[in-house]
Amino acid sequence: MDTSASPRLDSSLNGSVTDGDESRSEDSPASAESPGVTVIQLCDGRTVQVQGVIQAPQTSVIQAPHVQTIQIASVAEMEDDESVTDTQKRRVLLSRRPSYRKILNELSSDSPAVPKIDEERTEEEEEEEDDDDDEEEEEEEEVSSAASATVPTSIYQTSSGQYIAITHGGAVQLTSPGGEAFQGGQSVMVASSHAQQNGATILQCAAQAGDSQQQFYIQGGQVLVQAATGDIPTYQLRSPNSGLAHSIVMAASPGSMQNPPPQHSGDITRKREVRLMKNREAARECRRKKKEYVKCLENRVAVLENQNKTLIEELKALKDIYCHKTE
DNA sequence: AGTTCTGAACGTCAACCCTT
DNA sequence: AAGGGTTGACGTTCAGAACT
Repeated sequence: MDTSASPRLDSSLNGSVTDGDESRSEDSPASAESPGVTVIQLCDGRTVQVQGVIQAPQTSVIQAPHVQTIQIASVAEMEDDESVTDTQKRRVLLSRRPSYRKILNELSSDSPAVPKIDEERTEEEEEEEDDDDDEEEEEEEEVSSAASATVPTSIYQTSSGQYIAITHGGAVQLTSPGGEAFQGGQSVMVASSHAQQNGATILQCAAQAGDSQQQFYIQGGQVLVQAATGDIPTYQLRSPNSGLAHSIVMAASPGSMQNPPPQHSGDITRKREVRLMKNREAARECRRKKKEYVKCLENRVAVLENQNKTLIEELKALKDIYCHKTE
């Protein structure tokens, strides 16, 4: 549901902008005017041309890159063409659009108000740069920034509620929900205890004597935590400093997280597992970017609406002044 | 209290794009 | 051309709201 909203949103936004422009050129007196010139009808019936209250057309977030515009245009043309099949239409609709990162980065170069998405930015950093006037986000920010403000290292939480802190030095510390570290602060140096596998780190440790082992699969700055209890293991995937907000509890086959599958089951299975896991993370990241993109659009809409309102009032005031003078 | 609805988030697949 | 990244589509799950 959420995923299907975006293309429609983009299309409708683009469509509304385009349609608005077209309709204005059809039925408003400004149809013949040059860009940046507004025709105002005065109270005495005369019209004057005002050079640009709205000059220098701003690059709006709403304006998608031309690629998208072209796609929409072609869809509109195709809809007229009876010979075009639904499949083809769908094909065009589904054709690639620039990534959210690309769109936002392009926009950010045009408009400084639009935050740029960097590869390695944390959410907190992004939120800090977000519009200050966005009251809706304040609660979220409080949660996440509070977490990051007090925690200098990467914090992860296991399914059982334990916390794992990874210090800058690479030490891993297990902490019980109460806040005290296990056995007075159990630390495990990742460098000495892990086994490297395909660029990923497997960390095994037992919190207490007699406990079953827990595994922490560290890859790409993320940790997969396996709960040590129960027959069906659950995992939580955590991004550093993400706190609780982005926790994912999932059931997964132990084989995907633990030792690599036996040779006879082949690289295919392992490759598939890796691919699925990567894609899982990618999908998550993609949704995050998409949300950010939509939020950005909404902010932009709010700003532009405000701007529009102000300009209309300004125009009204000027009109009143002029009318009083001429009377 | 039980049922239904709804929205959010997820995992997976497939298609496309980009880099090497 | 191959491989990896990105993202739309689809189905699933879950929590909370609304309804009976």
